[in-house]
Amino acid sequence: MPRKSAQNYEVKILDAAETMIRSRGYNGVSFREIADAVGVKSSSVHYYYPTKGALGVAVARRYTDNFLKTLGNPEDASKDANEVLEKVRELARYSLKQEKLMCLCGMLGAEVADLPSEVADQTRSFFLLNSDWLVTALSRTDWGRAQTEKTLRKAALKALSTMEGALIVARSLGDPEIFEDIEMDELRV
Amino acid sequence: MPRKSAQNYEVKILDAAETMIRSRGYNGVSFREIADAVGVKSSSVHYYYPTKGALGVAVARRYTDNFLKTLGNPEDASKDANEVLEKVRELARYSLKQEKLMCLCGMLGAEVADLPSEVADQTRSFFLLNSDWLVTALSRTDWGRAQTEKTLRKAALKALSTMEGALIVARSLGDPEIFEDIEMDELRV
DNA sequence: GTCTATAATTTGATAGAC
DNA sequence: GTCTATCAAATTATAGAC
Repeated sequence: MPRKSAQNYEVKILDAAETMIRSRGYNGVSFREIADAVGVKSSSVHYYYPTKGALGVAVARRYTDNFLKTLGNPEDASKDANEVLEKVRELARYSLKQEKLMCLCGMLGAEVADLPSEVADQTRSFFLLNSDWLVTALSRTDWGRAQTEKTLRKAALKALSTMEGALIVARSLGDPEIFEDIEMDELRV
Repeated sequence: MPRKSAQNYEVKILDAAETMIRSRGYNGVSFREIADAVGVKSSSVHYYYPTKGALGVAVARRYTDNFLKTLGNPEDASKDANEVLEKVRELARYSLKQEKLMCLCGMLGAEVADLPSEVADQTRSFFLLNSDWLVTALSRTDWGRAQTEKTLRKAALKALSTMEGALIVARSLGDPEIFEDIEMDELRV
């Protein structure tokens, strides 16, 4: 049995690329380093993703899908509205403390002016879908029921902003516990 | 009179480097592109800043100094406390709408795990000094006078986080006006 | 599907002329 | 203080063997 024929490194490549982008940024990642991390040659990365842009889009799309899947249904009737909202904060906490990485789309969002347009589009989609999710979740709370759509949208955007910024500030200051100091009242209404 | 002798491009080099880092990130910037933007050769950039780390530190240090200088004295008795606090929001708004750039230290903060240690240290210093400034400014407000230092520090960190995140979210969504939707109640107490 | 080999370009950095 | 010239290494990407 040949050692490396008919393998499929696609998922491992996405895993390595995601981790590296979330640590170094899109411009800080190279095909060779991804390949080294997976244990293949860079040409194998190009086999699955012909260009860096194509790889970036695939990573961002999968990240967005997984993020929303982990959040679950914002209208989940079996759960308290605040319990649902807390999941956003839990995801950010996990990113910071367990993975010790940025949110992928927080990182890409900072670099957005320099990204291939297809990657920038997928980054935009992440924030659109997450603010939609938050608007729906917030509308279920006692507070949210009495608010206009516009007010809910503002609260959603603020919660997302604070979450992304909190990762940056806590990492910059070198102390993950700072995350706990940064309140997100928008997610407890 | 010789064309380019005895010139001093140091400030222009810092200007170009800052603009480019704020758009592309630290890893997305090269000595040659900075040199091209200034109209010199890359060896002239190395003359002032022998390594990329040295350049990064110089840019971050100047940015921090200018930022705090623009904010002014947080205890300025001639101004209302809320008027003073609003300056943080004004600086972020200017960055987003006029310069169309990230905050330098928001960008560096996202990449902090991959920066030369001296650049990471200066990024940390930016957030430390700014949270100190905010704690002092907040302590002058009617609300702040009644709070503990710990509570003021939390509010300061949240305001900084929301500011950095708002730049990312507004830029990712491609609409600077979104910044106005993101309330920063911490700066109006 | 993975490899070797290689192309064309870019990168951070240095030596030395002026 | 700025330049030309150059280096070794790294980058994205492609061609073609297996």
